[in-house]
Amino acid sequence: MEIASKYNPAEVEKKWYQYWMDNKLFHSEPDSREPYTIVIPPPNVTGVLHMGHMLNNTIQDVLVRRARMQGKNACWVPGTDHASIATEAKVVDRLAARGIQKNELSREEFLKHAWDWTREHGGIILEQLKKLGASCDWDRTAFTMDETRSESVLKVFCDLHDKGLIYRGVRMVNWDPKALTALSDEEVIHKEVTGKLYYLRYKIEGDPHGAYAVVATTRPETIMGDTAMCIHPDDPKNSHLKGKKVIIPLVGRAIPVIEDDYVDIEFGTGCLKVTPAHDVNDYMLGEKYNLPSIDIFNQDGTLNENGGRYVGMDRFEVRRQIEKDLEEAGLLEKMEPYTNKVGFSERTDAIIEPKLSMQWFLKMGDLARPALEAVEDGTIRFYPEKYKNTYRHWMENIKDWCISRQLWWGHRIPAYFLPQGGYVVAMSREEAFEKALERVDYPLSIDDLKQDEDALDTWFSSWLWPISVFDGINHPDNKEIAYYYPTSDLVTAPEIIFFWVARMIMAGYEYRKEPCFRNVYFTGIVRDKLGRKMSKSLGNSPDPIELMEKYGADGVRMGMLLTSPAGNDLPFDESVCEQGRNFNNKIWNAFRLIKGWQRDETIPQPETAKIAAEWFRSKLSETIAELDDLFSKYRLSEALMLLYKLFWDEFSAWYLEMIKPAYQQPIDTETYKITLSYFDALMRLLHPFMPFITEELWQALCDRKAGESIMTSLQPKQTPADKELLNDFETLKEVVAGVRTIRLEKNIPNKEQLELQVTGQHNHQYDSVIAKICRLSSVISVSEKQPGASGFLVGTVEYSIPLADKMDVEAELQKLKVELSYTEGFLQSVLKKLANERFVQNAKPEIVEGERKKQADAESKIALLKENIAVLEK
RNA sequence: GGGCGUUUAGCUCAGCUGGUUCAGAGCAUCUGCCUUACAAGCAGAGGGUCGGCGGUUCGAAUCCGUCAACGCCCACCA
Repeated sequence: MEIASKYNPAEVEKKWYQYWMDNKLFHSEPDSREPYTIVIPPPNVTGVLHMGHMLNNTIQDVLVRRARMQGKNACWVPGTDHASIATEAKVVDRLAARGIQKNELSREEFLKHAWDWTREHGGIILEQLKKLGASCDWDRTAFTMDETRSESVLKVFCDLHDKGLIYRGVRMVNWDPKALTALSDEEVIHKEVTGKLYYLRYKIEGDPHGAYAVVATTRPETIMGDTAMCIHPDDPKNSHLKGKKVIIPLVGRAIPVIEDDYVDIEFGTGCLKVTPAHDVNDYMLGEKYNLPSIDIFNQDGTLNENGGRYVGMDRFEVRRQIEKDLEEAGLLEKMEPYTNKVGFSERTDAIIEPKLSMQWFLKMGDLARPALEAVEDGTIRFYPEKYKNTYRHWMENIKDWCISRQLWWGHRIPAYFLPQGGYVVAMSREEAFEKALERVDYPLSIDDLKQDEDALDTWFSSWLWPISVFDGINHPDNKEIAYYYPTSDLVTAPEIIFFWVARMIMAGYEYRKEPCFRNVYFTGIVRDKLGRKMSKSLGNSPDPIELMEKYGADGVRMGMLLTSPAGNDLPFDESVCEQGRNFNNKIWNAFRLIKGWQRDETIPQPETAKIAAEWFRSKLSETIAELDDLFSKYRLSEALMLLYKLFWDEFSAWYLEMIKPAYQQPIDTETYKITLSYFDALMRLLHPFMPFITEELWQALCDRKAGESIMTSLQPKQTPADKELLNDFETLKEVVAGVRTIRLEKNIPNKEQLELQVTGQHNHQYDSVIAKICRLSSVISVSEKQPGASGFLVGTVEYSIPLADKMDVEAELQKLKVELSYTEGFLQSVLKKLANERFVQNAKPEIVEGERKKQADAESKIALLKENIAVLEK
């Protein structure tokens, strides 16, 4: 049989993914098995696959495939998120490119465009996930805005409203002047910005000498909204201002001077301008002192009719202009460069404008309590655990959630306003009408109801995801939710711990009285070589599809996993994928070797092969135990490395070399069969990590039934390992390495057979193995090493190879002396420790015993070395 | 400004409750090999006073204190 010497993934991947789909191997239905459930963090419906998705979904697939191979009924539910702000922004941009403004369209027309866009781009990302090998149950694909999910959202809104947890109120919110919507605190990113600090002159009203107070501000354009000036009551340098009024520069309006200890005496001049409509702190002062609030901005950040001479101009343009105007009017004392934190919109990157507006809020206090407790007491576990701290901190200081967004793309708030004030909340207009009729005593028609124009925050649908994908909100007692919920593991990024993770936990307890998942695995952030976060705007992210074409999906999966322990950032470099690809090739070639052997039933199993087989059985078993342990701790990176070494070092470099028949010689059936079974086990162990190549080779290993797959085979179980045998082999490996080193040093070709002599305690049981690997004619015990023979020590046993024509007494002597001096030094340190009485008294007996053994070994080694040196020096 | 975390070989990271698996792994590097599965390979080698200082202890990468650098999260200082 001819097999190419290089593995070609492209064809293989396509073939098997189709096979898995055709045989419905990803599909899950409730049955009597133990369920294992993961819900995907739904990517934006119009998004494309990036490296973060690759990492995240690879991890999920590893967990799901492993669970499936442990006999669990594994179900990975895929889906997408409508991502209201991001998607609406894209639709607006696209319309703008066609010369259409959003405000020219009706809500219905706009939504039609949005759905068109969603249908066009939606699901691209899911198709890309298939290339990665994701074993999602595609029959269950959900969308946060499909019928079931939408109904769930509205139902929850109504329910929370009826419970009194949702309220409406005028609040200072984070206004995104580009997206024209309010944002939650979590959607605002604070960045340091270098700007100017302006010192403005506010003349004191009625002062005969034209005295003025100086106010330091970073936002001179907001002076039209000033309604007071504030000083600290105990500030001596400004006490003369108490009870006075000052005149806003350029505007000419007089405002009172108020006193509050909120003001920092040390900052600027100790005078603060108070603009309740445009600053969160000023808003609080305004509330406290009952100040008027003058809103000077339109929704898009231009100045409104209160903007005086700047009406219609953009806020930043005004800042530049007002600087000039102030200067001309002699009202600008000075300017200083100043760096402060400014809030930006996470989605549009526009500078946030604090703005007063009517919004919907959800009370969080009661919801947070059980959710905090669940993580604290370990009902829900975080990996890595450090995120517990972050979580706790947020939950203990939780604020009410602003859930309304001034967008059309999303779940429209099911609140209906009545013509004479008040509103009702209901699942539908009809239902709302019925409720309304009970409330009002005036004639009302259904068309009199005016539904709230706003949509809900995207996360208001995502937080229900683990429940809503099983329709557990609409039908809380259905079979699916009863079986699959609580889900098992969640794999997500730490950046959305508040947005999503915390809120899902809250929803889980509110609507199921149960945790929504048991374990949360936080992935790191994929960064580029320079440590920068990968992003589209920087253009530093490789295209995952291209990567997979280049290195194979298995190669890329492996590359990503190798360098990313849970919670650690992943500095991505293509070379890790290369390592993955190389490993695929290694596996491929091992298979090629095994399948290339001719079998001969007549030859008996050689002793060497028998020993090797027994050893590898133990090695495999030992590794499986370690693997289980690593998986239980979600240490996937280490788990993969463990298998990598098992396959490459133990199986390929040691086991196969031990059993390999001579060139063009057949192999005995016994060894062949056991080797196939090992290879089979290795494929199954590796399958969760590298699904494609393992399926390909597992299928090729022997005849498989139609529809059979490694996917649904079981993970190998551990059997008792022979510890002694494993230890003996570690010694054996050292002996082999010693011989190899001598060959290398002395430039002895591999073909030349050598004789290995042993002085001391050596177990001859495995000599055939050593002889085979090292090409030895024999291994014999001798009472004394031949003078000048090249030797090495393993423990206290001495091995040597007599080399008649290549003896180099000087070199050998040198080597022995170096070893002697090292060992003597070592002995000294041991003796020093043992001479310390406090050590002998205080240390644990086994430790002391260990030191004594060290001493004995070192002493006998020294004696041996000295003896050898003496012989050579004769 | 508050909180959390990190600092171990050139890179990425393991090192649990202090002591024989304590200085490790993979990659990279260097040397020698086109040996009949694999040069995307084989064999071997080098490389770190475990961020600095101080303390506890018979003994510290490991525990405590402190300083430094970096990172993340939270926060209304104009």
